[in-house]
Amino acid sequence: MPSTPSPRRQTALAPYGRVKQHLKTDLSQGRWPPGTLMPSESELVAQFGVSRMTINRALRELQSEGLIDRVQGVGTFAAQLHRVSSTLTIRDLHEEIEARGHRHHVEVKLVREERASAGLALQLGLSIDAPVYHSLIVHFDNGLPLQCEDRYVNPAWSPNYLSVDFSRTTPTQHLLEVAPWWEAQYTIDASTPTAQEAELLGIQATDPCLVLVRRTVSHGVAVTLARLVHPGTRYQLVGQFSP
Amino acid sequence: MPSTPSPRRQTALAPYGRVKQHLKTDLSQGRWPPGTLMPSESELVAQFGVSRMTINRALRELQSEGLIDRVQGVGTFAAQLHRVSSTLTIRDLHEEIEARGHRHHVEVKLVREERASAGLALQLGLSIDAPVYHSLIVHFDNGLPLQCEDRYVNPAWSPNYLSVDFSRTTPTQHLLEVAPWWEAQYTIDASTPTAQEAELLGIQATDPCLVLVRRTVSHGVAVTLARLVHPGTRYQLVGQFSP
DNA sequence: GCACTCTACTTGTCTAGACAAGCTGACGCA
DNA sequence: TGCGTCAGCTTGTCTAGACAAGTAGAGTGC
Repeated sequence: MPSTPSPRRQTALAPYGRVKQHLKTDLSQGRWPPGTLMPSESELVAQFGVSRMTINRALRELQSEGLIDRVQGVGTFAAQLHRVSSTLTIRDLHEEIEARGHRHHVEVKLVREERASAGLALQLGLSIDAPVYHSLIVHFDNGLPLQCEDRYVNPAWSPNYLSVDFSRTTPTQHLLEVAPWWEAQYTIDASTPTAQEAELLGIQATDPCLVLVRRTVSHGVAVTLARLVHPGTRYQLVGQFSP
Repeated sequence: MPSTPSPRRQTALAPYGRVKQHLKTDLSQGRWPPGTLMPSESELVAQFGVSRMTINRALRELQSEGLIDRVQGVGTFAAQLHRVSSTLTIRDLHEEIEARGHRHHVEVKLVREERASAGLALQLGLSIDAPVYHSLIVHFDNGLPLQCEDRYVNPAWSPNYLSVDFSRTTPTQHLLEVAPWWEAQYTIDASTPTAQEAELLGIQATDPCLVLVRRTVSHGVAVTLARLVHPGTRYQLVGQFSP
């Protein structure tokens, strides 16, 4: 109960925020074990002395955060054992390096038009032998090779892809401009680099690498397919999860 | 999100959902480029013929999905270039294998009390040489070793950890029961297994592995530190992102 | 030129009431 | 016993109005 509209930066929490906070604390302290029925909206209205819409908003947000389950006609329940599912944020490498205060530069090894192989045509939704743009770029963090970016681009999305200056704009940034709206699927695994990748990254062909393959789709049409290879000793993904 | 359990009919979207959908579509089609000022709430009230609270809810949810930015006193803006940040879900291995319809079993290699080394004591917030529980378990998917789980547990959280039957309950499941509320930080990288891990997983010591290290904290106190090693050829993380 | 005030506009939030939709259990009937 | 009906609870949503808080720009006085 912050009855002090204090002079300092105390942001007196809005009522719906207070309700949320209160319920969160109680949940975390084990009142209402997982699956248990929690108080109804009208009970909370009486308890907190606010209107039902305010309680409703608090509960709706807790639900969207996954802390409670609500069933129309039945009630509100403490969420089941917190699923061991965490979220990992994968950021643009350029952003990440700069945010770390390091120097980022690239070496463009290849930018050209090629003909789509059968597998590639399938992934990008093109015909076999259709033109496709291919770029191969190595990213450096403070002068040390950190990522080998092998990318195929659907020419329909970026007709002038071949003439972009990738020393100033990364392919990711360029593609975000031509296709700001997208969905992506990706896989992460550990494997050894190809001979070419090992050479470009300055590592042994037997050194483990973190490999990220991402396929991006915009409005149902494939935009790009990228294989990002990182030396296992120089790069790791970091994530965190909190309820 | 329309989680329509609709038998046949499209569940006639509620008004706030219609507004949301409409704005989402327009955004994805490039009306209001990133950073552009979008219509104010009162303009949308006039356009859709609903009350301001309804518009407000639609906009609030779009904001929480990261599609728009709102500034009090100024207006609503289309969000900047969609961040290249995706979320990856890491699930409990047992769940994951069963969901795939495969058979899951474990081999418990070690469960015992040890004394905390300096590094471990730091990570788990214990004193050096304080007792700590250590388990080493190999998880199998259809008989093939898929994960080597090397785990240290803070005895304060689970005094009877040593007597749990891990052939019936995985450590993860057990810990979720004693500490249902937690935060976690983790790293993912590619590296080679230790000699022992290679033997337990039945792979070569030079084979690349996907290594996940997770530290779990509950109410500010460390619960467990786990190192999960997967053969790179048998395991990969899969994720997807959509706005 | 500069600092101040005032106004019009924005988003942020709360309220009291209303109706819809879904579930449960008690009741009554065959 | 078995089955249908219905009251009474729950959540889901919308409304019309209100006030607060933050911003930008126009105007005012020095």
